[in-house]
Amino acid sequence: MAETKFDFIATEKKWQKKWEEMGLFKTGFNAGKEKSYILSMYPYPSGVLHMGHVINYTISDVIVRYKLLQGYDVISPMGWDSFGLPAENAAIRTGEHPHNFTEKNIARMTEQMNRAGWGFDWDREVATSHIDYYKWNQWFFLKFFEKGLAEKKTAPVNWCDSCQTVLANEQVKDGECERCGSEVIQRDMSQWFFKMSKYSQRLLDGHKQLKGKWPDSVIAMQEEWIGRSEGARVDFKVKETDDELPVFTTRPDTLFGVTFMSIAPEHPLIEKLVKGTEQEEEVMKAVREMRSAGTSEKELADKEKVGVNTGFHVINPVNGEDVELWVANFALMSYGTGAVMAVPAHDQRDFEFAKKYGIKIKVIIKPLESEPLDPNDMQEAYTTPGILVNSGEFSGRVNTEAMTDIIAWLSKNNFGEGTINYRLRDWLISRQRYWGTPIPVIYCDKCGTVPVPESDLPIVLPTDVSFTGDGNPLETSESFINCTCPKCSALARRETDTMDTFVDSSWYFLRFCDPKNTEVPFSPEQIKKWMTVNQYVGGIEHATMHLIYARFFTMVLHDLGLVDFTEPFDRLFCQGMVCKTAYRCDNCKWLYESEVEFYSEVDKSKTQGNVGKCKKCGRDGVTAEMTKISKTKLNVVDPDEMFDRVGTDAVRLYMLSDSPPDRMQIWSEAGLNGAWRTISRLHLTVMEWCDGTAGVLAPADSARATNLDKDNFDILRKTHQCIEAVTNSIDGGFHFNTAIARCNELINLFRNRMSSNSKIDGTVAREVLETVLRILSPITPHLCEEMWEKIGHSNTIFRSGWPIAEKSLCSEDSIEIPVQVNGKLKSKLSVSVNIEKAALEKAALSDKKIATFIEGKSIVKVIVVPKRMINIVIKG
RNA sequence: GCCGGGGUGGCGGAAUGGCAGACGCGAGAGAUUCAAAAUCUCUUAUCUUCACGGGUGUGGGGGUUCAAAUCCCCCCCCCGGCACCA
Repeated sequence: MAETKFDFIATEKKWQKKWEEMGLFKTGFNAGKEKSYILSMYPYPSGVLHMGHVINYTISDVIVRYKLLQGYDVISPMGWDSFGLPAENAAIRTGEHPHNFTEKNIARMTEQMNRAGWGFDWDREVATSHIDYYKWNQWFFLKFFEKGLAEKKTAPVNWCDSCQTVLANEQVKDGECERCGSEVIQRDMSQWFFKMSKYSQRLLDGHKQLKGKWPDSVIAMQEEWIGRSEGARVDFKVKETDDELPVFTTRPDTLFGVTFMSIAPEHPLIEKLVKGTEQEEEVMKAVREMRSAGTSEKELADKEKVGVNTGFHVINPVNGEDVELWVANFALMSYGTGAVMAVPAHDQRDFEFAKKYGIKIKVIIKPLESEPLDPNDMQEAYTTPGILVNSGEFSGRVNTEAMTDIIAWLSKNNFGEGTINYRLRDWLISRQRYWGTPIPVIYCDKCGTVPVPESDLPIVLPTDVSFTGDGNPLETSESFINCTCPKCSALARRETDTMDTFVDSSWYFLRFCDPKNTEVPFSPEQIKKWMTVNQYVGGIEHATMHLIYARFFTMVLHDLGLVDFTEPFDRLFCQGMVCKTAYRCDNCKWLYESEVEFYSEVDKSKTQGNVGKCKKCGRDGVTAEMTKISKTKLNVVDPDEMFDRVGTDAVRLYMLSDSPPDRMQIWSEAGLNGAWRTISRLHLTVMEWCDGTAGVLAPADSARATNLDKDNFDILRKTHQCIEAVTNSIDGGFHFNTAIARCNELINLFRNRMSSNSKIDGTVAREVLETVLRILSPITPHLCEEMWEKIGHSNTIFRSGWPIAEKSLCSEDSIEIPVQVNGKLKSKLSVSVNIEKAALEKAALSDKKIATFIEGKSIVKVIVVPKRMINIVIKG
């Protein structure tokens, strides 16, 4: 009697140990073959795996095993993004050193990851908080510094008061700290930057080679973030003082309609101009208000548009007109030149501002097919294309068409020139925190800012620090701060800022290629062997953070001659968020995690809308909603608990079987049971087959029998169609859901035939089962590996190769052809696949069912699409 | 507002010009069982019909085509991103 229950616990243990022993996931398992670098985004060692990790690493593990089966020499490394705030915050809370906290978490998560059976090459493990890793961050910093790509400058920066540190632009979301959600404020500080803005155009150009290989959304988000806009610089001058005041505009066609200019409240020219004038007090008062009113990004965006007239004028170079100079709170110092020319007739924001302050409106574009507009009658700005008027030599031309000529004319007359502006700013890498890479710089009274000589690296984090939660702990370490100047040997002071942890993650994939090198961050030979990353898998939340930084970093390393490519990640796949249905009472706002919690009278079939009564307030109106599974929402699913209950294979199968993995994943207990059923069924099928044929067929004798009957051919055909479909599903974008569906069909057909009276030939049965096990082994590896052994194999299934579909078996010999009358399905014909077109038409017309429809009608035409369908068009 | 992705049964989703609803979940009926769980079999878009059958149906409206979930035009809605960017 076959065992009926799949003992997943013992099986998982057994094979995880064997895989470890045979070095399945070490590079060189398929030594000498073409390499394939599969990378998942390494985690921050928070201490526990969450569902985001589970879906991420499940997808990459399936790809790793798929590539192993295909015979690639796979590199599948894993490591730890182990610097960062949570460890330091824990230190403040508990007094435990961040290093110990981090190492404990790494140990716990390593255990969980092994439990999940994910195939990583742990020989290549790195942790960014280890000295042998972060010393290379410092080394890179020095290289950047030498190249002029690292600089310290005073600038308004984003400050998170809760995290007590500055943040890069990319790390501010909706005016809030990306990490902790606190409000971010603007502050002027002297900070270290990497000059990423210099790479704006190259980052944009690089997208060309990523198109089709990265998700469209990520490329779109990066393009938006880099924010290229084409236009012109126009050189205005202050009439009264001759100070230069250039502006950037994307609408040089409207230059003749400029009636005022706005400059940012932070603009340095303001104070210089108004000093000593009678309006100084009034202007500066308004400016001070603008500067102080709301320093958070959020407030800035919602703010009402206000301004103050400086009393000065600028001269419009194109027509010599005097234009009022205003200070306006909507002008941004950080974009363009900090000054904006305003054309109220043709820009809605300028229009509103002009109306509010009674500034002149000058129309210079007239609608294509009507009379010129009267500024006094306008209710809104005219922004659609039209014909230029009052525009010097360009009058009479369509504004959009005159654009390039206007730009050429500007440069010819020295009024300005065509330019391109980018929104991307330099990357602020300073952090005022302890748990990160110390920036290798020394400040000397005599020599100024001095980089630490390469031979003095690494600058190691000191341990004589106290974590009080007040200020940067590094500042409390005398041994760290006090040093001597490398140039003049005088007493000097060490930089206490540490690096943004995104510096660490900008090159970890390179270190994985050569993780133990003590001489260089990585050797050119190892980089040549393993880079670039063939498939990167991770969350979309890094679209404008890690994925931009890593690209920028790689480009710089390329320019430094350290690598010979500019794009590190050839293909990128972003998995969807893991969500589940939660229930909220609309009356009392109580959130229930599952339907059983709130009321027995719940409509469980519903996943949207009103589902029942609230237990808390007793009223009707609990509605179902999709909620992202996350710590903050209090509805975490514990991976370990699931692995215990149904095994890792069932969890993997469930995660991949319903939705395509790039969409939102919906977590449900019921679905998990379905996956467990599928696993049991496959297990049972193999066990029953073994029982029925024990000792009859060894794998070696399994050459397919000849003279097979139709039933046997049917199932063979289905098997090879399944191979083809699954291969296409995986290669065509990781559509594991359809791949699994095809396997289910094959298993169901096989079970059906086994239990019916039709005899499956022994060699055919073996071929079917071996195929199913091999194509499912990337998805449910433990089960398939165990069953592979059960049917008589002594070598791992991952040595069996990816099955190749036999072309001759992929097509049917007889098929059903639908027959339509006037486009509606009326009948079906069962015919040979090679039937002649004429014969097919004849068969359709003589079909009994069809005859009843066409009798007495005239046939207009008959469309016959071979192997597809027939459509008979009739009239009357 | 702009950009990207979507809208198909009770639910997740198949089908990318050619049989809409594969596969799975849920639900219903039956078998097995002392009973339950598990398992197995059948049914399951909708309206109409005793039935055979017939009609309708892929967010809404229009169009192209012998044929549209799929292509084109207009509109609505949902998710994600960006947003005073000159």
